[in-house]
Parts: sequence; structure tokens; C-alpha cells
Amino acid sequence: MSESDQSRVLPRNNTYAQATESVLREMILDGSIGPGQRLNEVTLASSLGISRGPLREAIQRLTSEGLLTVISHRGAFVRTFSRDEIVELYELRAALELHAVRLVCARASDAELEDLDALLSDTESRMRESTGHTYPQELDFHLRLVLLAGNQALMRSALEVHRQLSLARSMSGQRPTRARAAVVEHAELVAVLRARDLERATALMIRHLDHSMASAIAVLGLPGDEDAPTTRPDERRGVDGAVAPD
Amino acid sequence: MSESDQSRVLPRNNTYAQATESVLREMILDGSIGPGQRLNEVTLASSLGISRGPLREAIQRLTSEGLLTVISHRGAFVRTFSRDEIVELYELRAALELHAVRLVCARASDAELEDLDALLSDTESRMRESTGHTYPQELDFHLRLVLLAGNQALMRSALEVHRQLSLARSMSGQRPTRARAAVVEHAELVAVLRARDLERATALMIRHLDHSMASAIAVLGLPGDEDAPTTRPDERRGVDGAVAPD
DNA sequence: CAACTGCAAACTGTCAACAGTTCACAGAGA
DNA sequence: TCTCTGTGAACTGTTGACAGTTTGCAGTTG
Repeated sequence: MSESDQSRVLPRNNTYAQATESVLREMILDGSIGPGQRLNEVTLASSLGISRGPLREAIQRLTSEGLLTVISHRGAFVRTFSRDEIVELYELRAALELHAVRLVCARASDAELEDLDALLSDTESRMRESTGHTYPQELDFHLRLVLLAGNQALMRSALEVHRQLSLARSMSGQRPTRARAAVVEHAELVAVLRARDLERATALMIRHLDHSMASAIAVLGLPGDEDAPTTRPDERRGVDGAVAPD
Repeated sequence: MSESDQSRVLPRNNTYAQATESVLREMILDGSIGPGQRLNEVTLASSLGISRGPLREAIQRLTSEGLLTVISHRGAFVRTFSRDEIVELYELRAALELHAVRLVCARASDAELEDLDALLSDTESRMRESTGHTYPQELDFHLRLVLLAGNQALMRSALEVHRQLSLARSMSGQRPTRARAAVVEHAELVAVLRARDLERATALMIRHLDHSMASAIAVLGLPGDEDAPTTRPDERRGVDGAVAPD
């Protein structure tokens, strides 16, 4: 057996069900299907050129990932998110990414942080020239940060949360307006990380996520608190549970 | 329509695929199937009284949950865990539960914390009388704590990690020997939580998880670091990335 | 005796058809 | 006109059969 023949050693990945999972996920995340929309199994299967078996298996996987909701005998729907669910996702994201910051501060090499910094200024300059086409699906800054933490389980969870938030954002047709501010905050974060200042890095990450969450909720507008939309308007808690000082 | 007829309002949960998912998960977690073991689809399906379709859907779900591993054309296997994977899971668990501690400190009512405390001393006394039959699948203390954080997304992730760690532990036939010490540490944690001392609560949780991880790895024994089992024996990092002082 | 080749059994991947449920609409009755 | 009921189309849930792959074993060859 030749050395270059890798098809035997690493798990082959060529079943319709697996391929369908990826394709479907893309269709959901790029808006081809749209939140709340129902997946018609026979239509979708024939349009993908497969039968309903593999399609249903893919649907189960994506349901576990939180991108679909299935109701018995009614079908699978692209998931929608309430305001509260988005807040919950941001809190979960904070849990994961704040821990990632701790791990990165303790483990990442100076070279890795330098790479992250370089990639950031690259993004910045590309942003200045381009007229706002949302930069291609290159791995998001936050996910790169989590990647540097060197923990695959953590990475998997973070990826899942990011996908859900990405879907949630797609519920509004609007484009992100906070991209520029975000890049600045990312740069600040990397700077203190390179100085191995865990305390300030944590504080910056909390602030950054709070801003991001506020923006996401604002752009989505509405669903609001179900029970008390106006009774206690000032007590907005941040991703770490503390009441924002404002 | 009568008021007591709830079957119409909440999503009906009666498909073979969904039921099979629960049954299979139980079989995996209680050791009926055992880590590394292969799931024969035709045997398992007929023993469950269903066909392979719903079974395969359940397998996909449990694979997403990290309890199974499927290899194309070879089948689904109950997952096994390397030493490194267990460390990663404990780090992820730390991310989730440390954040839960923050949220609980900020949000949980005194009454809720009192309930947690009561439940704890209840467990303690039951432990003293019983001769070590692992107390029934009552919701683990840590999961109750996460529940108090009031975040379903966080709870779901924590539950998934706990299930994986539960499976990992089952790789050794041995019973947990650290149960008594754990209960004491739980009590300490609740005490400082009731005092709303976030800093000490965090520190206690980190210590507790470090102990738990050490115990889990010790009881599992072996796989060890692949590359350097003895070259740098002292540099053992804890769940928060810091090198334990010890 | 060791290693390679070819075959057959066992199993997974996929499909098409059947069974049961949901939903929308037409028609009857108040 | 509005509400209720029944019916049928559309769709999901499930099944059994077929196709393709893997794996172990027997036979062969060096």
C-alpha cells in the first residue's frame, strides 16, 4: 500500500446522508431556506437527487445541532429564535469564549497570537477598501480564538453556538452594521492577550460580547420579553449575569 | 376540547425514532452496550421490535451527541475516550459550570440555594446509611446547579458533556471512590454561593473539578499521553489552564 | 510456512412502496 | 353568515427489499 493512499486510513466520508447534512446546513445558513420555513421531504429529496432516507438522517443531525425543529407528523422547520433564546445563546457563547480566553492566555504561543493579530489587520484593511460585502465565510475571529485554545470539544461547542447565532441573525434581512467597531474591539483584545493580561482580556471580551448581543437584538428588533416588555426597562443583564453599569 | 387534554397543545412525542433514541441512550449509559462495542443494525432493530429506518435516525442523533462514532460502511460504535479527550471534556465542563456559578451567584434566589443545600444534606445522610449503591440516576448536583442558572442552552450543553463523561467513566469497571469527598466539596460550594461570594465559589469549583478530573483519569488508568508519558511528569494543567500549585 | 488472491457471508447504504396522520376545504346545519 | 363536520389530498413515519462494501476464510502460490 502506497504512502499517499490515505483513503484507507482516515474515515471515508462519502455517503449521501453525510453529504446531505453539509449541503442542507449551508442552505440553512446562507438563507436558501429561511427561518421558519418547512422542509418538504419529497420535494427536497428529489431536488437533491436522493431518496427520503438519507435526507431524514441529515435532518436528525441538524435538529441535534439546533438548526432545525421537528414536530411529529408535521415536518422539520428551520429554527427561529426568540429574544430570550438569543440572550441564552450569547450567555453560552460567553461561557465558552471566556474560558477560551483563559486557555489561550495560558497556552497560546506568541507566534500564534501574532498570526491572529496579522489576520486581524488583514481583515481591517480589506474592509477599508471593499464596500461592505460581508467578508467571505472565512473562519470568524472568535472561532480562530477558540481554535487557539487547543480543545476540540470546546471548539465543537463554540462552532455550534456560532452557527445558531448566525441563523438567528439571518432572521433579520439587515446586514451587520457593527462590523467596524467589532474589528477594533478584536484588535484591543488581541493586544492585551499578547501582553498575557488575563484580567483585562476577560473584561474586554465581556464588553465585546455585550455589545454584540445588544446589536444582534436591536437589529432583530422585536419579539421582546414576553411577560414584562416595559415594566422594568432598565434592568438589562449582560452575558456574565451582572447588571451593566452603562 | 377539555382543559386536561394536553396532547394537542404540546408536541406529541410518539415516534419510534424518538423513543429509540432515549432507549438507546439509556442502554449506552447504563453499560448495556459498552464502550467500543458495535451496534448491529438488523439485530438491534429486531430486538427493539422496529425496522432499521428509525434506528438509523436515532443513531444519527446519538452520534451528534458524542455517544456514538459511526464509520462509513462499517457501522456505529459506542464511543471510547482517550485521556486527552477526557481532559478536553473536563475543560469544557469547567467553562460551562464556572459560568453557571457566575449566573447562579447573580440570579438564584436564596430559597433556591437553600433547596440545593437541603438536597445535598439529604444525599449526604442517605450516603451514610446505604452501603454505596450508587444513588439512582437522580439529577446530579452539578446539573442542578446549572439548572439554577436559568439558561436552557447552557443546560443542554452541560447535560451533553455530563453524558459523555458518564460514558467515559464507564470505560473502567470500577465504582467512583471519591463520592464522599465530592459531597463535602459540594457543600462548601453551596455555602459560599449562599454568601454570594463569587470569587471563592469560582475557586472552589475549579479545585473541585480538578479533583474530579484527576480521579476520573486515575481510575481509568492508562491511555496516557501518547507522546510524552514520562518526560515531563510534573506539568499537569488544571481545567482552567493554570498549572496546579500543589 | 508465510503471504497473497478470490470468494462468500454479513452488514451497511439506499430506495420505493405502504400505513397513518395532518390540514385545508367543501358542504350541512343553525 | 358563522360554525361544525366530514372527506380527501398531501405529507410524514415506517417497512421490507435491493445494491454496494467490508471482512473473514479457504485455497493457492511462492
